Amino acid sequence: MTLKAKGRVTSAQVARRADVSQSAVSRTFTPGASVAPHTRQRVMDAARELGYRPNAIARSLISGRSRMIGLVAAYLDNQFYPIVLERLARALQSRGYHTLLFISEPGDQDQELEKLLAYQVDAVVMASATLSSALAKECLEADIPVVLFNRDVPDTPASCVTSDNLAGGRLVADYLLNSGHRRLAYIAGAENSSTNRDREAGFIQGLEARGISLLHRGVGAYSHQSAAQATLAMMRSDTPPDAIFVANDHMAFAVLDVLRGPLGLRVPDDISVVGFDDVPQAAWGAYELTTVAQPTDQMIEATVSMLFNQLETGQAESTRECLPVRLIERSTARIPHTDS
Amino acid sequence: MTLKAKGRVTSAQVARRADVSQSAVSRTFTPGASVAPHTRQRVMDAARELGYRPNAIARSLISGRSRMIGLVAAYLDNQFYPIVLERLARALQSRGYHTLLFISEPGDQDQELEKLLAYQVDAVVMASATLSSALAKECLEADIPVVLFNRDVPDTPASCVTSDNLAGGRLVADYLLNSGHRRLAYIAGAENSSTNRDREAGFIQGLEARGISLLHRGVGAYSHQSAAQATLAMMRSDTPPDAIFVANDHMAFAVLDVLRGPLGLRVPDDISVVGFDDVPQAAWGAYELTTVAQPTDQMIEATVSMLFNQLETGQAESTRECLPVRLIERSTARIPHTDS
DNA sequence: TGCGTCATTGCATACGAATGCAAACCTATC
DNA sequence: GATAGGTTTGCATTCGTATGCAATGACGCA
Repeated sequence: MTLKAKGRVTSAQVARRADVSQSAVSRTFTPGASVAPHTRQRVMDAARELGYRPNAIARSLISGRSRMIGLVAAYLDNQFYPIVLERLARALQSRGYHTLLFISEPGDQDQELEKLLAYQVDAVVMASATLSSALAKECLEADIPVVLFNRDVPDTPASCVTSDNLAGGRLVADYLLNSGHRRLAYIAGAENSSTNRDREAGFIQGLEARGISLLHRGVGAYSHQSAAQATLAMMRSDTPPDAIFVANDHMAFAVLDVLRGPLGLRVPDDISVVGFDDVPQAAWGAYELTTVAQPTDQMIEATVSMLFNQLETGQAESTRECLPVRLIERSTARIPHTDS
Repeated sequence: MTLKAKGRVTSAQVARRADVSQSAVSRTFTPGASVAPHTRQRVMDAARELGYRPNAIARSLISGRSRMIGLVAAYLDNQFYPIVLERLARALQSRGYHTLLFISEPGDQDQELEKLLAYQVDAVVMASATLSSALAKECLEADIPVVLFNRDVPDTPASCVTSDNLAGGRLVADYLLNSGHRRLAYIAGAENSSTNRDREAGFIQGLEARGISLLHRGVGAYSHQSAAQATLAMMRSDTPPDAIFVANDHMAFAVLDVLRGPLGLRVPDDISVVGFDDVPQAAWGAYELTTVAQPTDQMIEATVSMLFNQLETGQAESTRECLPVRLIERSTARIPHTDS
């Protein structure tokens, strides 16, 4: 029955056809508004016949809420983020919100992020890049909640959701020491990231608590290729390590490839490798990567509930949540000997 | 210098402060509008002092263009899509457009997609799910260009960008036959997808052209796990294949894992495997997957230029583009013997 | 019958910016 | 100094919907 819908169909047109006022149409599509069943039905019919659909843009303008969440991301080649992206978007969708995506370019962080605010997003989730504290402040001044996902910036007024990277690092240190390794290496992620900072600090702390110091440190900057190069460099040194803790799984795969391929080593017989994140591939047969699992679902849940709390109360008060991690034993690291 | 910006700052406030009309403010932020340098400067100063930022929502309402592109996706665990997503979003961003993300749920495809139109997106890209032809028609009636990315639906009025999946399938058939395989198997993706349809058809055609028929057919539905099960099933049959063509890389990894792990086979000595897509992981050491490469960048470029053509001309005429693929020889398939 | 109560409804306005139109201004030229 | 040409500028209106307010109607109770 859809009549020709030339251009847009407005609530006024529907009103005319249903012989009611534009207000009645608006109220019909506003949950909880006062409309008589009879009227509602007439409006619904007219709407269907004309192919009417409320204009979310106009609605946003007047209500002051766009029901859009700005999501800033990068590194989509690291499996961790696409999965977060998908689940987060899904969670938002199920609550009537939608995701406006911003890929943060290396250079003009703020430049591009300004547009975020122009679009009147109701909140911002920073899923990988860090935003300048200037911009964070700007968001909060505009009463836009900001959640840093998987980033913990100490002096920021934004909220943070992270897993316990520090504890994760310690866990790995203990695990590797317990299984008899003594020549430990670390391959770092991006130097300016809080994840790297904490994972590394935890690892070092764990080692020092047992009187061991780090033998090698390479920098992979969360890139596959750089991690491979860093691995090659340290393995060709005079004192190659007997275990490598890699700041994330994405790089750990590169490390394993280099160890097994060009270097012809057996893992974990010749050398152990432990990653961080527990992305799906870590469980795949080719890698079977021993790694520290982040509680992805809980992190997303925390993010969403934080967001909606702030949206509903109107309070943009900063919260931080740090969720527990656990070590997943697979087969790239020697298993500690237990007494039992 | 930013003064307290309680709530939103509007162009009217800036106008008052700069002692000009609201129109002047608007024109200052409209590229190409007529404003005297002197006035522009005053406005810019006032804007900076107040922390003014044009409201994209209001702008969309009056201009009728939201500068948002609706992107519908799913399967973000298959590497192919996150990469497309990132590059596409980046390409759009660089042209002043932004990406509104929709994760298509299995059940209520149209239900959710209705919202796409409510948000007044200027165009729609379907990156994985197929939309009902009813909805496609609805979009085009509303003059919203629709591009099906990596999907080719024959009877749809939407535009399509694909790679030559048919030729890709044939390529694989020839390659495997040339290297002496005769017991060929195929592991299908989602049965209702055009990619699977064409890759399979091409493969079968290629075999039949040489008088060979398919020995086994399993269905992986583009899922890691299902592909693994399908592989196990066919390998345990009385007549295991000597080569498997897998409908995409994501499943091919599962196939390789099963063959090498539980089944203890050597690839390609005992059996060959060929994938499709050439995602980054295919090149990684642990897999070294022989596969058919889709020209991702070209596909994205085609999508974007198609989109903007239609946006600029206002014509929503349906185009289709089918880009060439090529076989990437790595080490999971025996290399054909050449005479040279 | 009359009055109070409550649910519906329409009117008018607001949201924030863009733009056609005409007024105002400036500059140059004769 | 007057006029023509062009550039700036402001006024008023517009986009499509939500909502406060007042008016209308319906209903029940005394």
